[in-house]
Amino acid sequence: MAEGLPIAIYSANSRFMSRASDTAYEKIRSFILYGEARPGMQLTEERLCEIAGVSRTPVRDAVQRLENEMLVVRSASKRLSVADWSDDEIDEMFALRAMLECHAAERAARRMDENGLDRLRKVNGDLTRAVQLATPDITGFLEANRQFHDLILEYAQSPRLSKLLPALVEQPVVRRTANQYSGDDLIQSAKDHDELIAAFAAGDKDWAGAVMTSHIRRAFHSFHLATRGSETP
Amino acid sequence: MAEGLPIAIYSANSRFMSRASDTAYEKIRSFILYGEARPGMQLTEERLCEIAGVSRTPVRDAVQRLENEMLVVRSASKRLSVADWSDDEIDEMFALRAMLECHAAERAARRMDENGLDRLRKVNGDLTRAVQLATPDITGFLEANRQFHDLILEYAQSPRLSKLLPALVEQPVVRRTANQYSGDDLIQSAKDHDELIAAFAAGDKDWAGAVMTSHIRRAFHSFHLATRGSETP
DNA sequence: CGGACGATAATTGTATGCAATATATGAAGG
DNA sequence: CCTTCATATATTGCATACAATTATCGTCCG
Repeated sequence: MAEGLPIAIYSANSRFMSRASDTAYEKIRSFILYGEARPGMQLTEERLCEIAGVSRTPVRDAVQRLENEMLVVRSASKRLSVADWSDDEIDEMFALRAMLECHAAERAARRMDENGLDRLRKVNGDLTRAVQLATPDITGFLEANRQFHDLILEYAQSPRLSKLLPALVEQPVVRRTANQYSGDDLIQSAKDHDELIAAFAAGDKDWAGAVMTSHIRRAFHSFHLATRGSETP
Repeated sequence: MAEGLPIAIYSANSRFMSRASDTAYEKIRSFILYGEARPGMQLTEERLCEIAGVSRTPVRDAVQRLENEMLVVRSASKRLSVADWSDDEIDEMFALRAMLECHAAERAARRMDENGLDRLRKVNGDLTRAVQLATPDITGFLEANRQFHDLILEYAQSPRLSKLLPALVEQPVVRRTANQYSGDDLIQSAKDHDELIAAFAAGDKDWAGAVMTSHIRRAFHSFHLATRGSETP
């Protein structure tokens, strides 16, 4: 049922997901993002229990988390359904994400150290190799990309940001964007990361913020072009 | 135990709070914000049950919500305690809030209508009357202020923002700031709101965003001055 | 034929008991 | 006196039964 795609998004709370509520969270999330769930589809707690293989208590726990990420929505009468994002809501996600990632990059620029730079370089090395293949390794790109942004969030040292940002980075959107990328687009991403590293090395927060903003907004326009053609946002 | 201070913050999810989990949320929240809770103090679910007067199930529900607002934190071993915000975290709250409220104002400016303007004018009329008294009515100011910002959030028409912003507007911080305001500061707030209304009426999103940003940042500096003296942030 | 009403079924909300896990206590050994 | 390990205690996690709420559907009446 649930595929083995990279599930975790920005955020260090992967843990060992031993807890039933954690497995419920992962399984339901996969069901929604990569499974047979469809936007607007109704979900009952009992059905989710079957999917997750646990009882209602951990399922309710997981659902509340998913509600916060707005992957599921609750009607006035407390019934659950799979979220159905409007174009405006997706645009809004990119806009908010651009603001917050810019802010994260600015903070990280002030707090970066040699060890952090080394780790960023190593991760972006992996990313660069993945995109320079004759047929780019999208999964490898996504994983390295996630690690890169996670690392920046780590150096931003802001618990608030670490809580807010992950909910704005929905992997399916990232994935659809990445699949639409041309080889050149992917290589440009790697170059953006190189420039970010340079900005961090220089301790220039405005530079870092600006690069990050354009990095996200380019992704936004790729997504826009791929999913909605050439209407101007 | 829990005082009768205004509890709800920006957000339309006040409902009728009939559910046990809702009353648990309110009671625990009041205990933390206005009660005898102290930063860092450990909280057990059982203790919270006594405070809320309900069983552990709704308490756990409420705790998860409070965890999202970062009013309570969970240790590595899953134990709960009252959050203890550092100066940096509070500064960060103001910074993020300024960005998001600016964004909300920009969106609202594009979507404002005559009815919304009327409602804003009415609420700011209440606010103005409250602050022009010989001894300003702080509670009245806070309530009208909350309504004013709620209304903007309503007109921003962004479910994401409506979910993210409330967690950044903790009433105790607002309250401490307001108590430090001089009469002139309070009147300046009312004037900011007037200017916001003018920007909305003109449909000028950049104007609205700029006024909102300076509005929040002024509050930030008042708070800073009141709580940490004159060190520059 | 359509709409209000009431009985029934489906769904979510709450309490509670037990299981799993983490912490505290204290005795034994170095 | 300090450390180590085993046992006891405290705390959280999970499953389940039952209560409360909401939707569904058929019936009656206009």
